[in-house]
Amino acid sequence: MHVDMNLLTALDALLEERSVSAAAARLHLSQPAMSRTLGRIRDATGDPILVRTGRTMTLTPRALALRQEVHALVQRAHAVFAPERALDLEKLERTFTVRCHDALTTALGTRLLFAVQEQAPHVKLRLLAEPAGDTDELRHGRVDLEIGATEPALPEIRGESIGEDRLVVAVRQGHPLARGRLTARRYAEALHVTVSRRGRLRDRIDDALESQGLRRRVVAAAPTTAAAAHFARESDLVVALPARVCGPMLRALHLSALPLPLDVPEVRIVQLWHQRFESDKAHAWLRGLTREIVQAICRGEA
DNA sequence: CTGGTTCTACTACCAGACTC
DNA sequence: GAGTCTGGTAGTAGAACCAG
Repeated sequence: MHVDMNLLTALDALLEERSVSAAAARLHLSQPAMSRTLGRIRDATGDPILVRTGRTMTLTPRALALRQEVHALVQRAHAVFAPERALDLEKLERTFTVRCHDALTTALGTRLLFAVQEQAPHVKLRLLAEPAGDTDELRHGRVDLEIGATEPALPEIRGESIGEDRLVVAVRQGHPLARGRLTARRYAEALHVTVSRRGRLRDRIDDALESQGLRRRVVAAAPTTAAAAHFARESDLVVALPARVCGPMLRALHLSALPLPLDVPEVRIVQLWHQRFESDKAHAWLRGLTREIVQAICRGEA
């Protein structure tokens, strides 16, 4: 039996995109050409693979079962045709799009830029802010690396925990909370700002307070840690921020960092990338740099 | 509810490349 | 040169969305 490897590549794109049009765009084909290829895949497998459900397409059980295996086969085939070459950072010309939580952009941005410039002078970084809603930009290749607190949500997204940070209470200098021991009750009585790009007025601190029978008054949600920190500097508002990551910003704004009088788990810092970059040496080099820098920040070496 | 618009997939038909 | 395969354009159909 003749096996067309191009069908395997097309099947991989179709299974991942769950859309004939998107798979066509990925493989630089026209949509009808991909539709015909899907037809050939259907003939070859004897399964519809993608079935129409309204405006979108849904994978059949057979397609779901094949997904991982097909992807692994395509990756291995690409590895065969892409001969092993050493990564030459001196000559590497590439632009990486990195999406970061705003506090992380501030904390690691300068060190990352210097490290990249020193090791790979022709590499450029495009640093993006986190969007308000969930997007598939890693999947669609519009973002190469994402660093934040979000765990991978899709099977094709790889994730790596690169650090942990504890929350502290940021207040202006001379704030009443800074005098005497900060108890959970005194903390709860203050006026609070949360940091949420989605505008959430509630976070895990509220859960921790409620477990002690306490409630706090959140007056606003700030879109970024920088905005929240400015609110705290210019008022009696208090905001909980990751200590190490926000350390330089807190110092620059002359904010005091008080220990959070609650039992709240540390904030995990995670980097995410699409599995197609798994064996990309340049991407792995960038991941290594961000990992080193974030780990140094979390050890307090910043 | 209805008709127009938009999105998505499919089919028909044609052209170019390749094989025998 | 005929046959086959693949991909292109043009057009069609089904479903969802939206304004009135």
